[in-house]
Amino acid sequence: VADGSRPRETYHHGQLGPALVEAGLVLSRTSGARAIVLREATRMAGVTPRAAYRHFPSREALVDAVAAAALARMADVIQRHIDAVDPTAGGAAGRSVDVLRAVGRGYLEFALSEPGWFDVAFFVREDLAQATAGDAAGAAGRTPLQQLQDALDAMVATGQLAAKDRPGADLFCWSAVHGFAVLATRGPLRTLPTQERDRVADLVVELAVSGVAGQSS
Amino acid sequence: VADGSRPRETYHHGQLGPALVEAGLVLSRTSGARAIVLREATRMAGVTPRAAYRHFPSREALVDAVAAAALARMADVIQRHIDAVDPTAGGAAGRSVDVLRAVGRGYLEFALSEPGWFDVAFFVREDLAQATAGDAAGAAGRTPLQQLQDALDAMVATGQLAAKDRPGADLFCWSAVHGFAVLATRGPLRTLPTQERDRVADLVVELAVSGVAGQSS
DNA sequence: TGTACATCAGTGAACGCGCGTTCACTGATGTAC
DNA sequence: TGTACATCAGTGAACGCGCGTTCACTGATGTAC
Repeated sequence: VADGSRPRETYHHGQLGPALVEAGLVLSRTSGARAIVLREATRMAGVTPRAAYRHFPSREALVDAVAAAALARMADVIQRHIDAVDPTAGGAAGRSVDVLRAVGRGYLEFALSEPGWFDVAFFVREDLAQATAGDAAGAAGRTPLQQLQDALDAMVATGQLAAKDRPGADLFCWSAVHGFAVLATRGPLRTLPTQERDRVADLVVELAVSGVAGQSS
Repeated sequence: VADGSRPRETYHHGQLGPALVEAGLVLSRTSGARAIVLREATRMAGVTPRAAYRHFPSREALVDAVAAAALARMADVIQRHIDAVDPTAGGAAGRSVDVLRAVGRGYLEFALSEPGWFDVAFFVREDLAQATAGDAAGAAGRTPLQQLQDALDAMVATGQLAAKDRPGADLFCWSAVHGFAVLATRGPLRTLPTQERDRVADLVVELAVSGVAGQSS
């Protein structure tokens, strides 16, 4: 634990808020949001339970902050996939579809490799606002939902998606990858062998893309 | 409560197992699996907490039984949609696609109208086996997953789906509707106005169908 | 038909659990003069 | 440069909560003879 288990030298911690969020990430990594227990987080930060209330009004507020941090990490994974799209292959049109695929694959890679964080990320007491809130954005300044929307907008720009089909396309793509992620991480598909699971994950992305841009690609 | 809150006349309850499952359904209806508390279920059945252990080895086992019951109800809702497919419209081919659509719509109608039961139904400690287990089947003897698979098999039979595309098609369709259901019932889409939510639900089914049978329909 | 007895389905009291949260407080920090 | 004092960030002990589960038990049931 970074600044955690050893006793502090100073009475004041200095960065307790962020330290608690960090502890929340550690706690939730293996078993999700329910594993975030306030007392344990303060223990990891080397501080009394009561001290947490100086920074968060309640446990729920802490969980929300951890959720935002998890979303930001997810955004970074997705961005890595976007950046890896071959800029020389195909025309701009083909590339815009590749980017959509990259978003889907990044989403699933994150969810399947970090199921605990995926769980917190969407263990949410708020609404769509949170999915586009600043503190849920990755290093590139975009949240996962925004990355998806950017990709679809680009497809409209390159003619890969009719403008009239744009509304709702984001929610459809999101539903497809999110559904598989949930079924495969805590649902009945949890026991699929990894290899088959990853194969199906790719297929889900493929079919979602073809549902949205079926005619043209 | 059916045979619940008033005191029993007999020392033996007679049907305590089923009564506890019934109580579990009542408890989970509004807030899902977490609302199933063993002590409360026994209270509703007019019985000591300890009595539950005569019928279930643990709370988890009770929750599993409630999950199966919820899945069975879902299957019945889906079946209603299947049975409502116009048998005179289009050929057998078109009808097989209509049935797939009906399965998707039934799935979402259940999830959106009974979010609590939808939550229990997939709050599962077991794997795919449970999704095809007998006690999770509706009156017609099929579980939701089996209804979906039946629909896709029929599409192969009528040539609406190439046999080579059949593997994984079930998991894709499932992912799409399940994802939307999760996002809209406990996720960030929870606050969508009902009317818009239902519109998007239809769109999700539509695009999922066209992802799977894109070229032909 | 009546009785003995194994079996089944409940009782009732208790336990430990560890949590989130509240109380009145004290030690450290930094700014005004 | 030194001191007073408001403010900030922690302490430490305690509370209530209601749960799932265990204990040794007793009342009801049904079958064998």
